[in-house]
Amino acid sequence: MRSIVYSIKQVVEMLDIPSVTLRAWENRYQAVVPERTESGYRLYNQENIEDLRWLKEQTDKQGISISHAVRMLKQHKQKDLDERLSVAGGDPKDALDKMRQQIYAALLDIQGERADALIDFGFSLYGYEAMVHQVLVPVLVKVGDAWEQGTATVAQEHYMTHMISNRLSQFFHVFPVYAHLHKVLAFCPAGEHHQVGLLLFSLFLRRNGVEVIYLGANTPEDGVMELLEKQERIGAVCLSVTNGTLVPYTEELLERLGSLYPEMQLIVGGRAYEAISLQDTNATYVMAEPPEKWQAWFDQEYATIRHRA
Amino acid sequence: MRSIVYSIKQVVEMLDIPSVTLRAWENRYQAVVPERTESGYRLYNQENIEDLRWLKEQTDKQGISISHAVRMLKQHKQKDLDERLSVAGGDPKDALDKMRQQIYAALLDIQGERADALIDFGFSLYGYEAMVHQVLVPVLVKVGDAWEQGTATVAQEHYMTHMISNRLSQFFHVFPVYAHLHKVLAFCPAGEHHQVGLLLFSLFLRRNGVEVIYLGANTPEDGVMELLEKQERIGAVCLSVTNGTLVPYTEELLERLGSLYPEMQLIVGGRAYEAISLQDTNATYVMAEPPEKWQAWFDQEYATIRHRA
DNA sequence: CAAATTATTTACACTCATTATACAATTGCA
DNA sequence: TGCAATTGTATAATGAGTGTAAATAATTTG
Repeated sequence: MRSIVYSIKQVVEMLDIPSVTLRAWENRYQAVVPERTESGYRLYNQENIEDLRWLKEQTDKQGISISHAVRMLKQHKQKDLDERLSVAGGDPKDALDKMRQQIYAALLDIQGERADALIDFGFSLYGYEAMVHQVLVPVLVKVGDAWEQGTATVAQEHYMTHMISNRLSQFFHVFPVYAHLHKVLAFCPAGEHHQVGLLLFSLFLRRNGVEVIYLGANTPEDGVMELLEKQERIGAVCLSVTNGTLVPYTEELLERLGSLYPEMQLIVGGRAYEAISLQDTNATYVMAEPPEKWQAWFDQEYATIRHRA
Repeated sequence: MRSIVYSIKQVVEMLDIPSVTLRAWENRYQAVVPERTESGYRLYNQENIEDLRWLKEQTDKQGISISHAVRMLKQHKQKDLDERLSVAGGDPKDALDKMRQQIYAALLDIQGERADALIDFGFSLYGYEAMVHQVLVPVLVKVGDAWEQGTATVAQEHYMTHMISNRLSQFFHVFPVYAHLHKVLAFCPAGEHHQVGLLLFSLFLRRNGVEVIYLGANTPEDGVMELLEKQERIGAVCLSVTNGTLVPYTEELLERLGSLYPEMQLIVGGRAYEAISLQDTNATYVMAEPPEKWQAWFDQEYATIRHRA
């Protein structure tokens, strides 16, 4: 690869553009951003020259304004895509890490457009599994941590959580349902408004072919009961609780459910159940971290349930 | 991939239509509505050019008046949609009505698979506008009504609301953002957990090219304030309140916002504000039914806001 | 070291685009 | 015909885009 570089004076002579103008174009529009020497002198490479020549052509002969010419140039070169593609180069591990960081940074900065573009790009590049489990979920966890540690404001947490869970829940309806599996009823009990954990676990089940009836946050008990009576083939109820004070009520609820439907799997999770083991609850499975263990549970405990008559 | 865009000067030269006329056509008939740069300069894309060329052809050579030509153009474009509609056979009105009923029935019956399939099918057949405004939103309204009247259980309401608002929020990131418009901050105040109205209005704004920072339900005040300080170019705050007891607090919040940011548009909506008129609130716009009126408000009150220094 | 080159910052005309309003000329229609 | 709506254009005020210049400081070169 050729690496001839030119000083600004050489460029001025080659292209007949005053140095003042070159600098103005760079500062104002990032039209052409040359490398610099250690002391800050500009070093234009061949590509820079070509770009500048093209820009001059547009402005001089076509009468196009410089700002517009730069817009066209950038579009033409698909600069944006190139930047994002550079994420893909190198080690895939680094790439995913970089993607995590960039998405997190974009969200922290409330740059929805950019975050969406990054996520779209990530899906096209890495597919569902890698993107969800190695990028979006970690970002979501990081958001929660940042909030707890005060690194992010409440509004930032809300925004980031919404953006990501929105993207995640898109996948709810794209996976096939395996009809031989029992359905799962997922909800947070009345008073509980935090549904991220529930969403993640529901998505995990959905990915495994389970039809999930997702009721979301703050669902009163009577509604659930009616639904269980009407619907057949519900094999599990999945609850997520963050608010610790709701645990006693949740346990009562679990007990009622267990006595009404003895064959039903009762799954609990969420912050409030993080430190609670199976012995201390009426549930039949506690979905704690890490999500990798979920698969083992699913394969052994859920996928094997046969139909009831 | 984005298409090439042209400045107004280029369009003038290409089509030989004075810029003054181009602007008049846009203002008077919305003949061709180009995107804008961040500073509000018009950016015409290829489709805009084609439309303008066609309009000029009609007016110059065919002697047709511009208003009539625009009507024809819009009719012409509508025809594409109609053709897609008629693919389904029969009267499109009946078809949409049938789709509403089927989707509602599927949701009421907790048949997520079927509802999703119907919705997918509907989008592919009728496109975004028809599907959202004539099917999903009406279904959502019907769900709310059914819940109030006791025709649906709480669980059914939760489920249906979740399914539909999930599908709706997918569109959040597919529409282009017009950078010259101010952003909108959308949230429900602390204590308010019902965000359907907020979602619909946010989606409406998003559809009109506004970047919406969506914080969702139950957002505490301090987070919002921090965000407003940090973010620039937020032109409006949008609040939705269902719980009537929160109105006094909301009004206080609005007053604080109004005194801190006198230029900010303050939009309120939701059940709690249904019967409240502009005189009785500190807000600058009440987003009440019907959504058709939103467009008039937007065109007059929001799309025309200029930049602050 | 002195001269030449380059960099940053600030400023200033000058052009161009924006909105809003106004105003004839034309058109449509009762 | 007469009158109001339509329509292309003109103008004014404001702000953004753009080339260039000056002041000042740092670096390179002979």
